[in-house]
Amino acid sequence: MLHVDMDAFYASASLLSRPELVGTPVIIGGGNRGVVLSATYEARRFGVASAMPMSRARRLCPQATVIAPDHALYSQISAGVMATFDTITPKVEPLSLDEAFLDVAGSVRRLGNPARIGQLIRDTIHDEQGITCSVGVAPTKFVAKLASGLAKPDGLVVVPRDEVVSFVQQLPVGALWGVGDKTEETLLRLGLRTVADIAHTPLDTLRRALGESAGPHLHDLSWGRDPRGVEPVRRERSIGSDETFEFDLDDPVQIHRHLLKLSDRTAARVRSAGMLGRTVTIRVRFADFTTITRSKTLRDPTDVSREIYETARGLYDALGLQRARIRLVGVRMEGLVDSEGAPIQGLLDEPDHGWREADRAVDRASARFGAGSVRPAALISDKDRHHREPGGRGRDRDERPPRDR
DNA sequence: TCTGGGGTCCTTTCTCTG
DNA sequence: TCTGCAGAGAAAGGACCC
Repeated sequence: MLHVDMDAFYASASLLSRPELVGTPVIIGGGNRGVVLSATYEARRFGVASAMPMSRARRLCPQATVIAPDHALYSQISAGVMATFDTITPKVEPLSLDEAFLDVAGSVRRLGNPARIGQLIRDTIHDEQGITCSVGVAPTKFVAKLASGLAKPDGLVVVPRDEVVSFVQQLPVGALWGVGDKTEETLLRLGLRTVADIAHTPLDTLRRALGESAGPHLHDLSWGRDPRGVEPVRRERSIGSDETFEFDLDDPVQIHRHLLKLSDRTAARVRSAGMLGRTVTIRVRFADFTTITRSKTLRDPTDVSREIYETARGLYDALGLQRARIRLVGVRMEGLVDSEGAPIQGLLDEPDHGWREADRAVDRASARFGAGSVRPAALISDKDRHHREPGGRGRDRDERPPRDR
């Protein structure tokens, strides 16, 4: 089993067009309220880490160059990397744009042992994409992932089968895949600091502390047991979109407009995936960062923007918020099924069919003229109208921070 | 220090049904 | 008609990952 992980992927990719910045601290991120997406190793030396608030990263490393992310570029490079993986083995499980598991058992006769294959992948990606990656080679997924982390940056680490247990058990509990801050805290409270400590803790104790699923799972991992194989085809289970506002909002009219935009975006993605969703979930994050979700399961699955928006708006209105300050809203579709063969039925009094046709027309226009070329009228700002109506007056309320009002 | 956006999976609680 | 129970599914929240 191989785990391949690009080194500081977004940063390395962005530097391909800015070679003069190679070897200097660079942070990928942006926005007033954003976090660090990636940083070069030169920036990491100052303590900058991904998921860190940008404000803190700037303070830690004021000399760093900050570059806004270019997701189209990352997708393009990722596609090239995945194409390289496909030449090695058909058993590839992408985890994200920049990492994947590869089951190379069937490629050994053709290409050599797994370590050789790992090196071949590293060389190919470097030659073809101009970026470096690290590879972990091990008998199981989770150990391969740990090994690639250890190999970083630009390296390769092999953990042979007979060294798996000693390799895993020397690690701190936080190194285990699935142990985040909360679980680590729980484990430390039990006096468990290393993976060896977990291995020698009774299963029942772990079950009580971590639950029926996580307890036995971590116990298995602590002995290097991980039966999960590479799953080349993984269907999406949900599709959605969130948005953090530049300023907290408290005006229901503005919130509705954002819900409309997010419903539209989500519905378009559900349609382009060839799916229908049955459960609409909204997420609302307040100024103090507390977050709630509300969901509603529809009678029949749908991909109709209008239906998703009306459900999302109904869920939001039912909260009965009186001008609470809101930081983020999100819309997500769950219970996804293939649109092919799924029952699409509407009641006679529901002009569902018309909305579905309208969505299809919008999809066609977007494919031809670009995403966002056709939008609901409520989402066209006065600024846009200026382009078509010279002399038009007014200013879009959305463009102003609330304190200006 | 002040926390994105895309997800998955798990647990708990509630409601409905038989 | 009421009560208890079990199971299924929905809803909500939380932890985690990149």
